[in-house]
Amino acid sequence: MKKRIERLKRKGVVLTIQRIGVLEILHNSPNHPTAEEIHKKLLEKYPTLSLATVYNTLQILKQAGEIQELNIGKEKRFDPIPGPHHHFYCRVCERIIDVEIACPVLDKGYVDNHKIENVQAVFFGICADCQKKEGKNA
Amino acid sequence: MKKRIERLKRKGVVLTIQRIGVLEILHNSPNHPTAEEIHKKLLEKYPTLSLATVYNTLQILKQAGEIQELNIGKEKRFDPIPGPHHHFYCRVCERIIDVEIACPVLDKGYVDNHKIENVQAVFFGICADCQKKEGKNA
DNA sequence: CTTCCTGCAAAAAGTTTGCATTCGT
DNA sequence: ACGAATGCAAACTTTTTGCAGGAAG
Repeated sequence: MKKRIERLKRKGVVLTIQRIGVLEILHNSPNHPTAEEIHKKLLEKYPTLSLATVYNTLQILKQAGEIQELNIGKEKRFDPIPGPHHHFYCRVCERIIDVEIACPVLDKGYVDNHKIENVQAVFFGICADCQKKEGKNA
Repeated sequence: MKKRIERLKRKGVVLTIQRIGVLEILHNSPNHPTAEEIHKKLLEKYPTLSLATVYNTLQILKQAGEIQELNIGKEKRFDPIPGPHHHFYCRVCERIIDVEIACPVLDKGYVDNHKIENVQAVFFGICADCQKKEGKNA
């Protein structure tokens, strides 16, 4: 978290209390929250913080390469890890889970002559937990 | 196309002229159109067709496993190929291009014990065409 | 006759924008 | 004091819903 703040300062990003709030929520979120979820959490601490500021901040953090945006489901979700990594979307519990997987394709830097800068794979299916539950019900 | 209609009938999906229209546009679209783009194209042929019907149809075709929904960019896009395959999003020309790539992970059927039913990888970067153009401008 | 689909319009959901006010430096 | 960020509200975009009329079996 300190490193993140350092990096942002070095990039000339003004770090207001609101922006640090957003960054902090994300930094401690394993669950890829939406803008509205972030806003709701922050309201507890900063009752006047507006949703527009959250959107604004998310865009700035994204442009600074500090976070990444996920297009899974209809709302945008945000991920504190900006580098290429992948997700599993469980159609039962609807959670979005990070998956640890190597992507050898990436190392090449190109697919079909298109230059790759990032990759997001989304796996759809049933997560380990939900499989267990289904097994019990059956 | 005939096979698609056969399959849908077998599944008990009622095939109205509107639904066949949507399916036909998708079937002949290499460019992953949005609901609105599909609607616009169909208006030429069926001037009274409503956007709501297009949305409705897309959902039905998706549920029937005949097409798939893509979450790239802010609008949903639709892909006539329902099975796992991947896309490249060019941040310059903003096209979405199919990529031919093997995904050996898929063959396992599981990641981190989560059961995989489908995968969509999105590669972000600069497509081959745009790289050439940039080279010329430089 | 009954069921389901369509089309229209309104509503909802998500995101962006404009502007006056306030904050940080 | 100055420029930049915030907060609020309105606007906008995308998608969903409700309902009256109509087509199909």
